[in-house]
Amino acid sequence: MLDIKKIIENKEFFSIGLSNRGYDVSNLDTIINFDSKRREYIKKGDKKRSERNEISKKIGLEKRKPTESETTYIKKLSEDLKSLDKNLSKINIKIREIMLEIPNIPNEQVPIGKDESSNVVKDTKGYQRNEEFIKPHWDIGPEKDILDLEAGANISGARFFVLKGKGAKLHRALMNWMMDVHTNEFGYTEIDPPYLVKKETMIGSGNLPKFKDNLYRDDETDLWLIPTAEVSLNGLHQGKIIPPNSLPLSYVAMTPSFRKEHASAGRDIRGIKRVHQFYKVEMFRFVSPETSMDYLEKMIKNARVLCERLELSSKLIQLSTGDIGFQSAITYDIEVWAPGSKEWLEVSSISNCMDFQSRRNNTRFKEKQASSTIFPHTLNGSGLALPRIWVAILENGQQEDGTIKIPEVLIPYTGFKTI
RNA sequence: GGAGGGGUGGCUGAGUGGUUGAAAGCGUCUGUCUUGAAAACAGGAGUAUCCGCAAGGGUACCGCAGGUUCGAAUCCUGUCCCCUCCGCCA
Repeated sequence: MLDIKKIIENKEFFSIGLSNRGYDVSNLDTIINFDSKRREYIKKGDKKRSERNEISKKIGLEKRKPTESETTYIKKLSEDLKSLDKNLSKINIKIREIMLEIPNIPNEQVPIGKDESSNVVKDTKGYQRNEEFIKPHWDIGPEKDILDLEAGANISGARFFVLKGKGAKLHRALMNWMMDVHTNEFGYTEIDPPYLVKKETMIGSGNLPKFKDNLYRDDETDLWLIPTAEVSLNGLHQGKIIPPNSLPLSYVAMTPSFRKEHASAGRDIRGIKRVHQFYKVEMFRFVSPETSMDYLEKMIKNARVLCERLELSSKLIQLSTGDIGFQSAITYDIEVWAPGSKEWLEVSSISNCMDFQSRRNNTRFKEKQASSTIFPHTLNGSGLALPRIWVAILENGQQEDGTIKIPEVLIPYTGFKTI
């Protein structure tokens, strides 16, 4: 959520930022209008309440019954207050509704553009294999009996899959290895959060109200399945004031992610590049505002190191204003080369959301005991996303003799060197 | 699922329908003392919002939402959450 006070102060700045994203800026005027009405209701209401309090207090102090004129006067005040309060809460709801649907302002470093065609490739690392004998994972997986697409469809339908034997173990080894690197080397605290969350938590992260079509939900309890651990981790300090000297808070979680993928119907239909349920290791940080850009760099590095150690070729891409996510102010993607599928696969997306999410879920911190509260900046990034990195290893590991080589770092975790 | 108990400030915990935004203790911050620290002593400190350049003032908040009343942390209703016991169960 944006800061409504700043919008009023400097509408121009917000108009530019939002239109760079392709957002309809006319809502800003509506907001400014509603806010002045809101203030008017508050002013009037507070005055009436103050009057009422004064009279009641006097009656109490003098230890007597109220006079008839006092009673009728206060009853009149209370009547007026009722309608004022009704108007106030109506306007508050309207303001909130609009505010919740306004995306974050892109950072000034973000290249301006309508869509992903304006994204900028920052660099490409590692050797990209392209030998003839390399097969796509949807062929080599079933051949080795480690991936069963039919069984997935049979159990749950399209975009579900089953890993078997060494395939399943490779998957588990990847998760464990990544979690160990994050916690032992990069200093993240491991979190195992709920996968089902309240509506408020989804609003806090920015997934609701706008993106409900992509989310699974249980009707009876109104609980929602997380599309990423970012949602749960962001909710960790919801409504709380983080005490002084606690930042930065660095968390890492490994959870399943559930996505309906309605918007990409028909895309990436082969193999397991885009599925309804997948595991992902997620990095998440709460940091003080002036440090957040430095932490963004750190998190990119963290994800990049994993790709390198997995012996994969990777590409760092800066997303343009037209392609960054709703809650993000600046985002970098990391893609790895999959020589069998013959494409780059997005395995990480790393964003600085600034104070957008902490405003939404009212997470604050204090610099010192006596100082005022501040909204921390939040950052999130995959480190890394699972079936895709599994795919990349499977496709990149293929050798001429038909075996698949496991990256050195994983061998202690898999217990085997080849598939 | 059944029975009972409870939600008060960072924590523990008082609270009679009327100067209670709320005792006390712990913790915390500032100062005095000390070479420094501890201890002791003195003092300060909730959150949000509105008006104001500021000083300052108003309003709201005792899980949440309503209601009764001139006046509600305190009474009533609903709701959520937590704890204990029983039942069921991975």
